[in-house]
Amino acid sequence: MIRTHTCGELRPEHVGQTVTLAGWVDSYRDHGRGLFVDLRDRYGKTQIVFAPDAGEELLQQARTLRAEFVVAVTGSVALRPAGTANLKLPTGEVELRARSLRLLNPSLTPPLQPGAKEVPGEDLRLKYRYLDLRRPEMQRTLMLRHRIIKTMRDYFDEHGFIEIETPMLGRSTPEGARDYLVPSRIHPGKFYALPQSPQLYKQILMVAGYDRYVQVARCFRDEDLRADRQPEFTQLDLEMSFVEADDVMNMIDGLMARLSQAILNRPLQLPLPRMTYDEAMERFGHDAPDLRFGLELVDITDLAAASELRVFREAAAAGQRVRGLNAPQAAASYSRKGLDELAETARSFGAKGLVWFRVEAGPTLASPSAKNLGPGIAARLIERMQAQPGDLLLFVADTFEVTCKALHGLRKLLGETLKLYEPGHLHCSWVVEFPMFARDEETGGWTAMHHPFTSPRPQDLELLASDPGRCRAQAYDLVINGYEAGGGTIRIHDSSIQQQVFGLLGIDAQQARQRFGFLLDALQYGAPPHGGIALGIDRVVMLFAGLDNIRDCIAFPKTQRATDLMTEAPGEVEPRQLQELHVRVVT
RNA sequence: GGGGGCGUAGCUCAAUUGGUUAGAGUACCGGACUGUCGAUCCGGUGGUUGCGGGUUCGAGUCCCGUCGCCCUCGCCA
Repeated sequence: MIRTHTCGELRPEHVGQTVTLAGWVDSYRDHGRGLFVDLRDRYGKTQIVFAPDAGEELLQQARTLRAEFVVAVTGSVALRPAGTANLKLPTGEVELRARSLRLLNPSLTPPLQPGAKEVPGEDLRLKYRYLDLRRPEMQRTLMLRHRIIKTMRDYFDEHGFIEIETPMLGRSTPEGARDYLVPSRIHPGKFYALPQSPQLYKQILMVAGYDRYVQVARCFRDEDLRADRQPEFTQLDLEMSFVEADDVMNMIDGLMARLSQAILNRPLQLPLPRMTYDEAMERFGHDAPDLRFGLELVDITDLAAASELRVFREAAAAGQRVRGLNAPQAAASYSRKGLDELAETARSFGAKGLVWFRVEAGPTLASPSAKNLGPGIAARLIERMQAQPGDLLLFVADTFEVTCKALHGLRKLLGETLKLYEPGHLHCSWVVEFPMFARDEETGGWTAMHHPFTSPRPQDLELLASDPGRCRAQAYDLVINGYEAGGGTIRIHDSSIQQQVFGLLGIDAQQARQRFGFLLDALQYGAPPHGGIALGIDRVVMLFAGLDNIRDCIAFPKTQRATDLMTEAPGEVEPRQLQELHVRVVT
């Protein structure tokens, strides 16, 4: 090794030792007769002193050092003179008195400085990712990511799981997200698809008797990106045989407690709270509610029907819903302009408008709509919303779906702007009993809410035939701070129920055979009852790191337009390559 | 596909209502300096204001188009 110690290692106990450090020049302070260099690696920073008595040759050499030069320095560890210790650095009590300096590699003037306080623009960071990844924040995050994944692997290993890799080159299935396709050279006109998840393979593994499977699996979905969505991402994927939904959730409860203890040094109370999908939609308007704060939705459709306010009365008469929320003591935070912006937010989620009231002393309601409510309604609204003077009441009148979207959007916005939660806090919970099916807006038929292999609840089996819309699934989502951190289901292991579900989804026997024949076959050779879950590792890391975007948790992420600014992928290829793949570009 | 934000020196940003030669900090170059740690002090280099067009006596600023990055709706079994 070129070095004897790392840059984060030296302490007073090393004083007197001759050591060699190697790393990057973080900063230098030239005082003329002597100079200081902070040397950095991923373990920390150590101050190097080139003292006036070190010899003119060494000083001259040291003076040529610039930011991000890579050097090895040999010298003796010394206690810093009294009063010059730097308490901000773990190594700040000591310094390395340089006796020799080896320039291992110089650097061009870097476009971004890893040691700088300012965070450069993200496009620059992505283009020069190797420099960005030198920043201590990024190194901390990637090391945290490593520790999270290590903790997960240890935990599942202790619980008898085995990690099995599944193919990246698979078969396209029309359900779900858009696939990334890979043309086959050997089979003209045929394509592999990169996995959206190892779903089918892990079910096959259960049939094969590997009753506890886990995998840190890369997944691909060719859909538009978001702050919490990348086209390729990593799942902690697992599947268990001979289990019910509770068993899977309990297993993950244990994992989350372990992570909370290991990563945040904080105990997590188990079991994690559970809420049904219906309750989540009713109370929060979303299937992944942020439970760090209240601001629950309240139904006032009955009061709206009795009121004289037109938007309320007409919505109620049309069978729609009128719901709202009470933002306690928020009236003063929103001027008329601020309220207009809230209304704009509501409209962006499809609402036609927003009815607001300020609660004033009395208590009474104040707003342009207040006088149109009609006799007695204001008082009943105040009571229903448990309103106090100073509160702000917001209402949306529309279909159930629109009130959900708009009020959830408002709730999220209010929670953030009114700072209703502590920044470092994590709140984990389960949302369970999702509907089996959702209406396809285009075709009017049913689509699978999760995937076509999801088992209905045993008590809902007959609803498959009589009222599929009311049929609930053995499905569970892990929710952290308003993010869907993971989701899973108990699968169908009975081929007649599977046929029935396919039927509802409009997949006939021939199509089913063509797409999933191998799974249907497998299910007929002694498939154990099984189920599992997948956690979004990138999101889990993001939440544990307290970050607000997934790119900062990934070493080499893609931009919103799915490009890599460093490698400039995707790129063009030689005509020869296309020819071999039997592919022609048409654009 | 839709809505919004941003783009000015290598970097982070400023520039009044459209008005003189586009500034500051930092980096970089040169000099000074005995202990600094965001070193300090003195001096200097550095600009196709993303790109293209338009309006105007005059555009970093207004308009149109375009490119890039970000947020978001749709989309994401």
